[in-house]
Amino acid sequence: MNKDICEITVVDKKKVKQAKSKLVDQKVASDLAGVFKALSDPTRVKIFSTLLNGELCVCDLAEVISLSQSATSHQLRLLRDMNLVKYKRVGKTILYSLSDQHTETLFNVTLEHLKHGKTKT
Amino acid sequence: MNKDICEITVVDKKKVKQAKSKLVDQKVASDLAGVFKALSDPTRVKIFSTLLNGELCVCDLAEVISLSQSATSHQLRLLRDMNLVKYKRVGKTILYSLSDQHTETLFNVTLEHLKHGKTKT
DNA sequence: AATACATATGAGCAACTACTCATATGTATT
DNA sequence: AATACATATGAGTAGTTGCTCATATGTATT
Repeated sequence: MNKDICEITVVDKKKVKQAKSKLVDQKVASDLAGVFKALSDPTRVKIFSTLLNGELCVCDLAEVISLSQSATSHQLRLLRDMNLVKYKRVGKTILYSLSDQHTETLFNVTLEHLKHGKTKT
Repeated sequence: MNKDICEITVVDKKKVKQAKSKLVDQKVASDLAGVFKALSDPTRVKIFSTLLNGELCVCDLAEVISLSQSATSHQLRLLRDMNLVKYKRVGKTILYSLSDQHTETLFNVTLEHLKHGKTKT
């Protein structure tokens, strides 16, 4: 619909055409963004990194990261919806743990990057 | 300040204490979140993945991802601020390219994850 | 130097996020 | 079954995000 966005002033038509053919499709872009979005918030990073060291119930988790029970629960719901954490009931409490081995790797790789000084060229 | 958040109902004090001692500090959590945030939006994913295949000027980039020049420029500014892209002037145009080898790896690792079916346990 | 072109930027706005507060749900204990 | 405890959830809200529109800036061409 918006074919005239910038077409008039395209600089290198060949490059553009080629790049367009390689462009990730919308779904892939959204899925990728979704994975990154899951860890795009400091609170969720804290939750995630805490769970790296083992399962915890909501209340203990809240205490560890100094967040209210409600806020913690809300964030856990998000992480659950994103399939990053799983949970099981044990007596009165519910224990949360990481569900996604992939994301663990991702997280650790990124952490390593930060440690070694990021944004070098 | 908020010591009473959940302390009354802590389930496993030992676990909590240990987890607290291991908790990433605020700065690290924020930095990590920042890296992920950079790629937490489909538009930026598209820009990033397009630049993986080589540098492009703003206008061509806009055309490739079907976004307005202005919006593209705004997002590039964000990516610049996050040190994910760099740019150089060539005549009238400004060529953008990826600046961060780390993030490239991160991106590709995540893409691989998606391809192989994510969220397996 | 005047014009055209490529990019950047500020204001404004609708949609979304991450929290709080109040309350619902669901399990264990008595 | 009644109460207490652990967690979940809905509504409300301040802050953020990603776009558009208008315009500024800065380089090349004439």
